Amino acid sequence: MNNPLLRKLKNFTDLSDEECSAVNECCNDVREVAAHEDVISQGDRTGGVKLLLEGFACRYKVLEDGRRQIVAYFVPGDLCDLRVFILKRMDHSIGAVTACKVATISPHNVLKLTHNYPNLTRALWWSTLVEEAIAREWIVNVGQRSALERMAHLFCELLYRFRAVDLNQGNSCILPLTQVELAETLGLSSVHVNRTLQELRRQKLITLNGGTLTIQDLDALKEVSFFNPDYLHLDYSSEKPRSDEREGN
Amino acid sequence: MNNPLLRKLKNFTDLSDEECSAVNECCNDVREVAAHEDVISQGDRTGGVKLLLEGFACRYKVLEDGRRQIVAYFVPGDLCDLRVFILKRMDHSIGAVTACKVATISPHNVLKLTHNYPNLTRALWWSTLVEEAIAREWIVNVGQRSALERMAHLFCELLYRFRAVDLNQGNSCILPLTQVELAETLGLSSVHVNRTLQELRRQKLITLNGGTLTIQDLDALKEVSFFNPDYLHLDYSSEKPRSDEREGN
DNA sequence: CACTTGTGCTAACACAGGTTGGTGAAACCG
DNA sequence: CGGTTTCACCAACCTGTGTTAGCACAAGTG
Repeated sequence: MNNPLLRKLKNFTDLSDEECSAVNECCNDVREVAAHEDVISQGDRTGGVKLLLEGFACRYKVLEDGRRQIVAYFVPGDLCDLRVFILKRMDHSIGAVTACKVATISPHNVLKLTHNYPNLTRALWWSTLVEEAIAREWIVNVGQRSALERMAHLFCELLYRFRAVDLNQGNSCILPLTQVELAETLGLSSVHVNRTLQELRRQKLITLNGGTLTIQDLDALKEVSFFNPDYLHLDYSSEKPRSDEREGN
Repeated sequence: MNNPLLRKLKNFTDLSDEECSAVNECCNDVREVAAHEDVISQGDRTGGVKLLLEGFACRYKVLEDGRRQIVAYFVPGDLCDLRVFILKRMDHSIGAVTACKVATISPHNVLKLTHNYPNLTRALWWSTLVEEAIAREWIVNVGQRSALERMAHLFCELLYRFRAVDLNQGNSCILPLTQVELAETLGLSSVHVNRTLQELRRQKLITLNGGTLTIQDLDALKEVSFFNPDYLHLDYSSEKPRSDEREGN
């Protein structure tokens, strides 16, 4: 299965062959976006839903005085707002961090999919709920955690998300971000990102070079960052009602 | 019209009498929640959708070491995750800041509404998209803005949101938060919240006492906080295609 | 009634993280 | 090829915000 969206959705539920091919048929309108170009820009009129097939992208907002905050990352399989076409204009931008392959699913096709396949629809809603949970966790991250905790938490999250679409290599994954971009993600200065990265390396928690992140000690990294993966709602079997809960209320 | 949800949705589209009464019929299961009690707690199994009818509530996460971050506020008319019942368990809590009246809309009724009323459904999607946009803006807030800017931005947002459900009095609205809660919202210490509040008062931008916030100079407050209300997607007429854009592309 | 608790508020001090202004190596480019 | 840009990295210094430790007042509460 090549479609990373399908790989992701299988973390929530099993999909029938028919559902899979229905999704694949909607992903034919593929466009390449060069690194550092916008997929969609703030103020643009909304159109179809974008699905990231390959590459690494981000959602960001720019303040009037130039400060930029990255508010989300997209890994392959991530959709950019299933229902965004309800709004008239984008209130933020989506930019390609590396070169990307992006499929556009027309509003018509979104409605067709959600109309015909209730099980698939639930899986798509699940993915949007997870995106919202990630945004909330990012608020916690910048609001409460120290620089080191923040960065460690981000790295844990990214590893889990790459794992969910089979794009990790053990405890390694790509991380094609400059220190400036990390700074714009974590609400830090790039200088302090550099200091913090070195501290993580010094503590033998991670290595990072050539755009590859390796987590040397995942348990320790989770511990220092208070990382609890529940918010990613990935392991669906563990969320099924346990036998002792099936009866009653 | 007593239902604040309907008042809110009218910011997006006009609703028929039939749609309004369909919504009202789903809001009969009303419960009172005392101040400082949880409406839903982290780890709870998800149930129906909660609709805040009266009061002031918040969404929050608590770290293992006790640090708490408020990640969203609910004003009357706000829904707590239209589709949350797709997930098995809550990854965060929703707490009543003041005493609240909360209606519970069963999953069955949500599906009934969205199945029978496409126009209403679009309005409900709009409200969830706005909630997501608010979460993104909060990330920008804690990530990029200084303490003063953050607080000013929050106050602007709250005034706009209260306005949208006709619960403002001119440039005043309720703000039943302690300085500790403001701190947990803005990612600051309560001491610094106090300093910052005084600075805002000193600059004659706001007054705040007895749980009432009055914005003395809204334009100035918007300016210092780089507040741009576009992300609230409130004024739907302004988002309609302008005449010069109706043709072509 | 004394006692406790919660809240707003303040002062003194500490420090995490920001700012400025660099260097050197690699990649890109005309 | 030299010139430019980008990036990781570093040192010195500065400051916004956190921490600690209070006080005063109001609202419970037994």
